[in-house]
Amino acid sequence: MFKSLDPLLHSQLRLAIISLLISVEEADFTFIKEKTAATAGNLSVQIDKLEKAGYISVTKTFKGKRPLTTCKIEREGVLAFEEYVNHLKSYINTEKI
Amino acid sequence: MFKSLDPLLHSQLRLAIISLLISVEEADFTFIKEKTAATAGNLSVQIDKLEKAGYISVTKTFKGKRPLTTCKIEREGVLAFEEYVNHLKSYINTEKI
DNA sequence: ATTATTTGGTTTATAACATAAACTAATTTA
DNA sequence: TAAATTAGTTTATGTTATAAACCAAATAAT
Repeated sequence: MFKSLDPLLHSQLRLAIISLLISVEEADFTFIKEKTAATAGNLSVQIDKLEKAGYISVTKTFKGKRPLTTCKIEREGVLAFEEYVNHLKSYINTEKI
Repeated sequence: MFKSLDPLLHSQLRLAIISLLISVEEADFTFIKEKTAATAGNLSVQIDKLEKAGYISVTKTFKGKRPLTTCKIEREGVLAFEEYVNHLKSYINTEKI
């Protein structure tokens, strides 16, 4: 009847991060922070969780002399997102969305 | 960019309850418990929250000699659900759902 | 030059949440 | 009459989301 929703994606901020990364394929910390309007602390924590789950990959480099954290969605993340959206349909009358 | 998701509805069980009540208009505790596969304790707590928010109304009567808890969606609940689904679109490519 | 301030984050603390476990009370069945 | 079932509620616990506090380096202001 109601399909289970991946708790890792069923979070406003993490869903926003994944949604963003699916459309841009690569984004840095500041960009994601602006687009999601999240606080840095919250964003840092949620990026960590998505990385540990293998949904995204994170690379830390430098832009000039400042640190630069870049995120990229991984295949596992895309699949999880697709499944999440699919399971969501069991809660929502498809005609309504 | 990303619209906020009503935290009261952004919960797997509460979303399932509302989704169910929208389709049936009235349902008793046991029916909801079966359809959502929730534990009685969890269901009791979440029904309380939805009631306190005015999203549903709850009436307690008796079926024969056994207690009967009946839930019904309220206009506020329908509106909140509709907004939730609408806001969800900002996270999800509409073509995908 | 040295004192703010900003940038780009991480770590830690806290309050809210979801959930399960334990419990209550009455009823029905063995 | 003892055990099990029904129909829930209350309480306890672990998780989560989030904000607050913090850190280090760079840049701007005085």
